[in-house]
Amino acid sequence: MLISLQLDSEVPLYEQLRNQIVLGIAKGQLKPGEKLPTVRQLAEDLGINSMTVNKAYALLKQENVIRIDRRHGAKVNFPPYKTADDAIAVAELEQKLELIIAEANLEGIAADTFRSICERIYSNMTVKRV
Amino acid sequence: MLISLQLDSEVPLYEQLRNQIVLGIAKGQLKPGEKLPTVRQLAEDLGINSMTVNKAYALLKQENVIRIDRRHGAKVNFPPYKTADDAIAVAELEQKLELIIAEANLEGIAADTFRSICERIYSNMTVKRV
Amino acid sequence: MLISLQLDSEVPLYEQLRNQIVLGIAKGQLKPGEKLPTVRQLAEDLGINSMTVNKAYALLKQENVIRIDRRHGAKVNFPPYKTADDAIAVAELEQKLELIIAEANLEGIAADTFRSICERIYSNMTVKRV
Amino acid sequence: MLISLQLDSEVPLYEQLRNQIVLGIAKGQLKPGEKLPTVRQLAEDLGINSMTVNKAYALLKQENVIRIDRRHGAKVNFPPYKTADDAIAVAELEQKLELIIAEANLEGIAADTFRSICERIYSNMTVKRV
DNA sequence: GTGGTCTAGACCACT
DNA sequence: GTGGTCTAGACCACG
Repeated sequence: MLISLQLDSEVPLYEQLRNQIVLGIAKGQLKPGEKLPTVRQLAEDLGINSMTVNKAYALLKQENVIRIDRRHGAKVNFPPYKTADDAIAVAELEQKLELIIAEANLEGIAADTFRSICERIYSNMTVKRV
Repeated sequence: MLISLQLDSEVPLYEQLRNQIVLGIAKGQLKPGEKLPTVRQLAEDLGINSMTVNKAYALLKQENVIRIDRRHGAKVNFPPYKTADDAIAVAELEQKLELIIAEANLEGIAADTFRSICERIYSNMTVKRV
Repeated sequence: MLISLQLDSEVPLYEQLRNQIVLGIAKGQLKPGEKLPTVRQLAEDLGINSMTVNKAYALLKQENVIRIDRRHGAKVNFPPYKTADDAIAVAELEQKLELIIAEANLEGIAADTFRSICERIYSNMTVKRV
Repeated sequence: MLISLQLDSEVPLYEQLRNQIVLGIAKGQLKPGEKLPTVRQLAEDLGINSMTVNKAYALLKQENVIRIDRRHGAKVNFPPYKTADDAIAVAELEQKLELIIAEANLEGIAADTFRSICERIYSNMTVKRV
């Protein structure tokens, strides 16, 4: 799986890394149960500090996306990664979407364009929940 | 129009303010051509520093959402607020959506739930582009 | 409020710091709404690195014990600091207590001694829930 | 007696193992004088490194919970496993309890709930010291 | 060799 | 001046 970081982005490196791993899992490039690179290895590959990778892993662990086994390093957990409350997860999703749709709308992107983008994205996700 | 800020949020105040104004326009609570409060007034109403409001207005101006007339204060522009290139806008949208859909997917939110949330949001937007 | 860290303890510094703050709140030495020292200030006072204090604060923030306001630094939240599920909190408490009671038992500490210790501790807590 | 280890726990394996044995004794599943499995046997049963079991046994031996006889393997000692000083044991217990009670308190767990949990645990301990 | 912790010093965004 | 982020390099506990 390919990971590319933008060093000049406003998004912190550890968050970019977390996002790419989440995307990788959703797209099937990282399979549940699969072993992630070690902190040091990944840090070296990406040319960043190991504490930064550490922070990304700690975040993913807290989100229940990966588990850290003292013996074998980090492994991908099996979804779904339930949050405390489903209703809360949906509410947060709705809030994020509301802003994104508002922006898309004001930029002149048609609702149908938006819908087809969503469908295209869904068709690339391996963990489908119709 | 009601604006509420979360002082302990990770989202910067000026960005929260910008987001709420964008949402207000998309939902029709702020009409194109309408005058916005002065920087000083809004800062006082919200109990925040006027520099923060200034920063939000500057951001909105740069995004072509409002125009600032020295004599008449800030006014809402008429959408669509075209970005430099439509393709870029769509690509950015797609990237944001990809992450959000990946997260929703891994949290166990079904695609149909996602779609219905989108439709509900669209039905509350006044500037519709079917 | 007095904070003392043991540099040679097995408990990480950031966790010791977190524990002392939690204790301080429960004992009423830190009141809800009260402002905590800045990260740098506390780090200097304790003679430790500011990242360590940062980590303690981040942990407390995640546990909903404090909130971090970009303008005024960290403040103590109002208890109770609900966890996701009350039943889970009780189960975790029970597991911790089981081990402690087992150890006390095997060390020859009588149940009544244990009970009176508990009562003495409770009498020093300001946030009482009889 | 059943021993289950969490490989992804933050508690070291050897400490989990030690805790479970202590619990087993307090609950009467392991009787004083009873023979423990050999290091090698237990390691194989649990699927972990024998060094880990060794470390747990060494810890228990140091705590005077078990004795290790080269001919007969490890055996459970008869409680109480006196520490150097009773006052020290009580002081340590008090410190642990103080933090746990503070946390329970701030989580909104009532003192009576706490007390009844303690009583329930005590009723499951075979080595009672009223 | 693994992750976890800590340090000293730096830069940045926000207010 | 605040917290947040990142680096380079170090030590430790665990297995």
